[in-house]
Amino acid sequence: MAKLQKSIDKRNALVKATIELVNNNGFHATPMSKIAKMAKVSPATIYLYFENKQDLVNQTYIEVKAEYTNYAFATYEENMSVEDGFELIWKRIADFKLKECEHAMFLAQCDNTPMIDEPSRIEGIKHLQPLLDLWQRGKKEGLVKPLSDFILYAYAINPLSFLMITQKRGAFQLNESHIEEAYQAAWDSIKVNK
Amino acid sequence: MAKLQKSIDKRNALVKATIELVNNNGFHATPMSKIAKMAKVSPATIYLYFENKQDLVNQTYIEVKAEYTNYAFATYEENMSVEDGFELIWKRIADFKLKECEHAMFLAQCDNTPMIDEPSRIEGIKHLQPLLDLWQRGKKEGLVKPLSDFILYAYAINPLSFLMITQKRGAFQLNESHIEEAYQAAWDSIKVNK
DNA sequence: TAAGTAAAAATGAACGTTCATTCTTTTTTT
DNA sequence: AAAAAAAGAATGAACGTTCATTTTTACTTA
Repeated sequence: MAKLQKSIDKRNALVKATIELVNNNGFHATPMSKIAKMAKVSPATIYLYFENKQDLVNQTYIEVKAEYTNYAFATYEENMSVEDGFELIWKRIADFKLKECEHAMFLAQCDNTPMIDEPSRIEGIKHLQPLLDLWQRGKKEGLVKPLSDFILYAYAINPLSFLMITQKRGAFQLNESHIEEAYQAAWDSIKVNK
Repeated sequence: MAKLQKSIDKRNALVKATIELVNNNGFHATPMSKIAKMAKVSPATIYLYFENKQDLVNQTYIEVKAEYTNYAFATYEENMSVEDGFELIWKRIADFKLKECEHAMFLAQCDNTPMIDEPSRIEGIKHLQPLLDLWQRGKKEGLVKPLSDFILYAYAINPLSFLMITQKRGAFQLNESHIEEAYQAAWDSIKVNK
């Protein structure tokens, strides 16, 4: 009861500030004092919502990861064909990475550093199951190469992270036709060549 | 003259310690004191070889990146066919990422965080030209899809980083046949479908 | 070759700062 | 008016960096 009374707005502001500061400065240059300042809150207040800095980052990671996978699978239904299902999920993921770029960047940074502790990382992986099931079905139907999920993920999904980061750094501008090209490359890499 | 007298061994030990500690603990949890201890050197000695912590990380990044690209292109020759050239370079890169896993992990972490400053990052990109030239040739010959280098890189090369990181985390074990499968996926994603 | 010496390299301890976290007090809510 | 939430100031630890000193190296001279 006590916890529910606490303003959810403050918690959200803290999570938001964490994402923004870690994205721009890195975890190593994101002190609690700056997070507090950006969230317009006293440093002490952070500790009413989070155990410590690690907990703040872990919870932020898990929340953003859940938001990501929810978005990815929101319109997917299991009775779709493998090809339609894959295209739908892939494009939802692309959409998320472009529209919620800040959140996707934060995930990329977490996934490539020891910034997140192992339990939180494992928690974050759980939600990908619908995609793995889809691939399983695709393998059975002879449409998807019989590869391990890791390799399928590496070629079908992960390249989007690279493109997003590259775009964020200003190296080039992703547009609609790039997305279509990338989707074709993704599908070509995992589909069975007839 | 003065600088050349300084023991190159100590510098190397510092670079090595930086890679190892940043890999295992992240930049944020790698104090100069630990780097010094691991390199069996006084903290003060670091400042004889490097301006400050940022400079140490920047120089380490540039060195490892150069080592990586040197390895990738060591046996490549420009008169090779596009297909042979690509397979050769790709497999050299895969080789490096598996054999020099620590170094490759360090690069991945640098490339996905604001840990490295922008000039050093730009310096690190320079050496990839032979691969871009090969793709250019492949496009002219109608063998490689007419995509931007960023997209080609995202699908042909970058997935190896994901596989390497996943393997390092112990999620699965990469073997020879995985490498062959991954190579096929890479080529399938960028080659023109006849 | 051996002794002497000046410069360079290396060191451990110390400095000032910044950090995550806690303490005490004030403000807000019920 | 009691309890919960929030605040600012305070705290001790840890950090990057520098300082004062010692050790090692390279070179000169006998």
